[in-house]
Amino acid sequence: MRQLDKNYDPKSFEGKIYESWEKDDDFKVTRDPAKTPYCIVMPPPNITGQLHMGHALDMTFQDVLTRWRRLQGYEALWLPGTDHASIATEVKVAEDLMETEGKTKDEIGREEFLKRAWKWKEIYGGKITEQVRKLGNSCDWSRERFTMDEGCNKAVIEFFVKLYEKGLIYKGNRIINWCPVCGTSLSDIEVQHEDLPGKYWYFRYPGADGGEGITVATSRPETMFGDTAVAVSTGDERYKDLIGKNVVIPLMGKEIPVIEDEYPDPEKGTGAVKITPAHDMNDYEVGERHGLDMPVCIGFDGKMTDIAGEYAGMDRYECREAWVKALEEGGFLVKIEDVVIPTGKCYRCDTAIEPMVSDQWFVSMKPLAKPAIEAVYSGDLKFVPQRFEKVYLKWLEEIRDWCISRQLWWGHRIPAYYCDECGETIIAAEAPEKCPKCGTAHPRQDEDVLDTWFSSALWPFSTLGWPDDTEDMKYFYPTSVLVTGYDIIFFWVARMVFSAYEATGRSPFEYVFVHGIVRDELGRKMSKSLGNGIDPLDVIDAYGADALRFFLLNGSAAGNDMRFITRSVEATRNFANKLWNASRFVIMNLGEGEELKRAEAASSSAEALKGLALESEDKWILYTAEGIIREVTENLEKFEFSVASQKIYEFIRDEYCDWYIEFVKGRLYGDDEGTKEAARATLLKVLADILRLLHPFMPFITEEIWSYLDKPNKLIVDAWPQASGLTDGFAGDAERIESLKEVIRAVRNIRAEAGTVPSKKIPLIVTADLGGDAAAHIRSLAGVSDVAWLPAGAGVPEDAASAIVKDISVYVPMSELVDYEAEREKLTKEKENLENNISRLKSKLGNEGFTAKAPAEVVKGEEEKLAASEAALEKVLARIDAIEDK
RNA sequence: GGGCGCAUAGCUCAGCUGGUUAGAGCACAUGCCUUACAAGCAUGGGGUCACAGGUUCGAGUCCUGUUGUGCCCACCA
Repeated sequence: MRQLDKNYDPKSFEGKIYESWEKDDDFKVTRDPAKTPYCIVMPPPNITGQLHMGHALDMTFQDVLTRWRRLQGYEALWLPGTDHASIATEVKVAEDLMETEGKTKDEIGREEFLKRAWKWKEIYGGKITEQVRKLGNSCDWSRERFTMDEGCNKAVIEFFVKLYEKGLIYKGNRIINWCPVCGTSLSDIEVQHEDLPGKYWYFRYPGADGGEGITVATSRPETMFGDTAVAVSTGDERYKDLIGKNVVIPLMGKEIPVIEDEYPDPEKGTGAVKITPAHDMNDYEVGERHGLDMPVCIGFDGKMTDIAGEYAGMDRYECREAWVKALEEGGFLVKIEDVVIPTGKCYRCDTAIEPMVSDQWFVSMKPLAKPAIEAVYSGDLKFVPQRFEKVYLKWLEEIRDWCISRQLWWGHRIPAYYCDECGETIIAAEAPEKCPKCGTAHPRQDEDVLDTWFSSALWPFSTLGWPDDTEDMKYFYPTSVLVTGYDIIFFWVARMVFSAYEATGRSPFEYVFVHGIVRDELGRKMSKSLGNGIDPLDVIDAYGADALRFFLLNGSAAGNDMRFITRSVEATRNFANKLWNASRFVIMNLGEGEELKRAEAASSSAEALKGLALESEDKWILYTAEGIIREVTENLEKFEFSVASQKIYEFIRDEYCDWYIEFVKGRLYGDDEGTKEAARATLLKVLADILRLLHPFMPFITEEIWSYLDKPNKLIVDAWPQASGLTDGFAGDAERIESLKEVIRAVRNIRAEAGTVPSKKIPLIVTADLGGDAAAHIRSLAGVSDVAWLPAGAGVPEDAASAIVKDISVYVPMSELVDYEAEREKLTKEKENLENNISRLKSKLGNEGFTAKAPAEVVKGEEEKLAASEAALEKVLARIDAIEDK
């Protein structure tokens, strides 16, 4: 039989294993009608650059789910793809253009620029998918998609037209968020709020009639050129006389009215607010209500417009400085106050955004949001952890219309066409030959592209073929789970849901599993500017993909952030090494040819295994394994990845390696063929189940080890283990072995504390007969020469060190090693512990409330504990007496 | 201003619907190169589960409040 190499070297097989999966189409689905569909659509990584740790985390969850369901026999599709990431990519490509050719976008023009962008996509899109493979992700590459491929483009255009025809998309001259650096409009969520130190400047606007006028506070004096009113709270007594009259914008000389509105808060500032409808969200609304003009004083380039007079062309912030100075000199500045100003910043370039009135396309959100909200209440859409429902609902309930047009080139171009002749607007999937109204040829297409999230919103169904009624749609839609970080619930999850209801009439997925973000060792967000990002590929290079995956899965509770701790990855790598070596041991002992075949046959069915001469430890490990299988399955059903991986880890390391393998070594090296065969079959059976259980978490190492077991098929397409009824009736053996473990531990403890040299064999007395091979196990695993079973109550040797485990006493007679004083102290401590325990249990059991209300099994358990403790205490007291006599 | 987390061993974190004497990894101490593994083995020390109340037979787990800390949202005079 082929043997495992002595060293665990993930690099030597991870790549090879992945290739073999791909080559054999193991990730490919066929829509088998006999199977139950299971589908996850991968959140498409941006083609802007590299995969980061967040992707690794996100994808690992998805791969675990996919592999687990595949093993369970589902037709499990994980559909991969990439996102064109309109604004982000456009910025990157423009930067690249500047670096390599020293040219700007405008210099080469739209057509040429798009060529570069597509080239970029080819290069970086390919890189990303290579990285996705390195992580071991089992997605069906034959269905790989891109948000700007033909199918997605068709879906986007179709959806746009559909919404337009229903009156849910409209064009309007409204206030939007403008990024002067990116040169485009942004949706509300693309603006990041940040509290920055700022000032309130209080300026006096003199009355047009020469009166005192009114004092207003502003954090943005440069917008005064766009003022069209001063508003005061409705019914504000202080300004009663001014309402309806005009005041004058200082220095500028323009007269504007004082108006009443519900917007001003009389408590804030002076209670009077200057209104600049073109450059402030609130003021815009006030302006709408009062039919005010909306003069623009800051241009799209962030510079002052002509109405700023001598300041025209000046940068907005330079202008502020100069303007304040001028106003101060003119005697209009009343006071300055230091305050914290919440400021909107562009999520891409961090520039302070400018609210601007401009002509843009919008989606009417209220009607669309409704079914997406109801989906949560009806249970058609479930969040894990549930608390994220609230975040999602709140956002949708308070949603405002979505500005979807972007003044960019890279993206889906808006399917709106304008006839310059008659002014007609045509919305159509295909470019119209001529204007339907006046017949003018080739109406001009809108220059703008759509918000990148508009296409992302369609991803769960555009990738399955929508708007066509494809076989994939029928079979896989709606999808099973969406896995994503909490940071894009608004950007993406909510939009997918309302788009799906609109397009397909149902929720795009049943569950949303939400995870946190991966932070650096110090708990900081990984970011380019801090330079604290860790490349998953570097980690894979150093420790293997399996170690990285296991670390990511094991690290945190659902929805919480986690820290990337290199030492912990090292620990999971060590765990992989442990499994590798344990497997090496098993395979080494399975024998060749006939022997191996027998072991294989015996381990492959419950009946065959039962026919073997199973020892207690065999039954114990088989019994324990079944428990783990059940629990892990339940954990996965509840998306408890961390709990599941922890259980597998402990089972493999503690039970299988540290105990079971040690238990059977004697039998394997002995010459009793019957018991040897039972040990081999059990080793193999449990190892196979371990590999199956661990496979979704650590796909490479498990598949690699599996390949040494000479199984007919690959692990990836094998089966998830199930409780087979094999271990019915094994509970007694399992319990006996648990006691045996305790005894062995106790003896080791006594030896260690007494400082016995390991080579010295000592005799041992145990007050219970654990039966079977227990004595042999104790001898070999605890360095014991002879084991004597002593009935309870029999004479206790005086010169002995002792320990009590459960209701069993362990005595090690070792006169020359025992320190009586120390022994007495130990026993006294033990006595106190037991006494405390007993009184605690007694009062608990004496409490009628407890015995009456607690479940019977809990009460029974407590009673058993009390009995055991009392028996143990008796023994301790006897020992203390014996020592006192000394 | 509103909302949501987190606070458990020196460090990083688990702990599901309340039910033993609260766990893991790392770190620490002691002893071991025992023919699967020194990327290892054995044994051990270490926590009044932030604080204060409450519900309950029983609270790390549920409720209220307090403190500290982080995040999200918000129309930013």
